[in-house]
Amino acid sequence: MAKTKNAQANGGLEKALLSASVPFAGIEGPVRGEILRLASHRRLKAGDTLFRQADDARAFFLLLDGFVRLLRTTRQGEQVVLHHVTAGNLFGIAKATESKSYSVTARAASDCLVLSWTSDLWDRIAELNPAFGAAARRTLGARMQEMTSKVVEMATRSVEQRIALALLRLTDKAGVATDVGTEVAFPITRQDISELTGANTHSVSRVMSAWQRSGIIQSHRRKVIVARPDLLADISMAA
Amino acid sequence: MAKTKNAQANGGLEKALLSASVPFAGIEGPVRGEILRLASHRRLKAGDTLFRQADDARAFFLLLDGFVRLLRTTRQGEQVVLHHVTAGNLFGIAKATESKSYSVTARAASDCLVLSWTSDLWDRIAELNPAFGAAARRTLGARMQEMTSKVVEMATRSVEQRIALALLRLTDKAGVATDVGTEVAFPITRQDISELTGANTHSVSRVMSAWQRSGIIQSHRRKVIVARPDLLADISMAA
DNA sequence: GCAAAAACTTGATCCAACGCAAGTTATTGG
DNA sequence: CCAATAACTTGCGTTGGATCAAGTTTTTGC
Repeated sequence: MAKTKNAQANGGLEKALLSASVPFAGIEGPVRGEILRLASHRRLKAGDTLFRQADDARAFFLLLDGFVRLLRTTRQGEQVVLHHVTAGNLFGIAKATESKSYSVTARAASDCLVLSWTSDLWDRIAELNPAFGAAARRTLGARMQEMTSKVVEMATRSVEQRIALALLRLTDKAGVATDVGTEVAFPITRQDISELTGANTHSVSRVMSAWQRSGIIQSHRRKVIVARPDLLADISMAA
Repeated sequence: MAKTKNAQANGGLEKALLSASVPFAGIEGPVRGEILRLASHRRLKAGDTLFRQADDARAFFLLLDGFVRLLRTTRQGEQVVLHHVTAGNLFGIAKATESKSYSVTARAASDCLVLSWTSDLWDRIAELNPAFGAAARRTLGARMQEMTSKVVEMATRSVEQRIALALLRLTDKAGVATDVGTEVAFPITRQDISELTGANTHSVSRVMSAWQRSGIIQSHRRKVIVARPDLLADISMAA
């Protein structure tokens, strides 16, 4: 990895962000220093791929800033977006399931800053920071929960309802308040939403155009603001 | 739980089955005795519900014999079947994700024999048997893997393809060889397959009738035998 | 600064899958 | 043993969403 550098060399930013993240919240100064010393850090440009499904899991990651998309590509070349990782969360934690390879592809949805540790350091980090193991398990549980909900949605809800649910999830996890509503904090296209919901891009466009007209959302190229989450919730729940 | 009994009191059967299960394979005699002593066992009739989604996770389970279905029910009363647990596997392991409640409902798909331990014994069991923690993590990983695949399938495959994939998965995990092919080892209805694939029962019936006619499967009431898994694989993969 | 590409829209057409209707066959229970 | 119920089938009309087609608008790169 030519682009990675030792994390501590970079000084304060990583240290501050590390302390703010869930898996390493409230740990002592010297231990924090040691954990940072063992880490590498890396900046990603939007669109960069960090690892691919079936790749050997040589490292695990903590997202310090930005958004990372977890996805799978089918043999036919279709992409399905499974999850968006937000700052402060672990990802690429194959080790937590005794797995030797990644099960998904990780791609930056925006410019990102990530910390990583080689997989052989897993036990060492868990030892240095007792909260780490629990954080990894919680991450896994939350992801499991989201996948399960998605299966249920895909089995029981219409395309319009799935798009509503996807937008609510996006603004909930990665929302920025604006004066007209909550905006998704990273660039997102109709194509992205189609890969997130299993609908085709044309259907997504049609549904969102209608919502634009009725004032539920305000959307421009690569940008979505949800003005009326209450109405989206109504749509997503309708019998 | 009036129906539960101390496991050891029941003698040899549980002991033998415990040793044969992945999470407790190859553990020493006295330790095995202690683990059994801490367990309760219970027999379930097909259709019995063991726990429900959102229930307080008071225990975790090891399936010794039979098949357990993990499912979710929507507010509208639709059921979605998420997973089938086979003998020798752990389930209801909310503890493994630091969760205090079950995320799914567990219902016996056939008559079952289960062992259970109260949640507070989690750490004790892990201590008695070092392989237990790893087995729990592997179970979680496998389930994650299955949920992820399901999301991808639902997003990209037709109803016919999803039914083919479901039957392949069923015979793969719970298949019994017969002279005409591999039979699903527990009773399964069109309704069940519809809840497993997100298709409606009529569509499932139509697709399976066609396969019956072309000799791919042999199906009678509550019973499915896959005669030509190769053809089902072809169907599931087609562009 | 202009061409090419990417993002998005909107209309028209088509079909896979759903929902309805009306059956048959097998199982269960009083 | 017979009624009630559960499981399954099949035809037919309808429709949600995909596909096809043809655009406009915005961004990117030489």
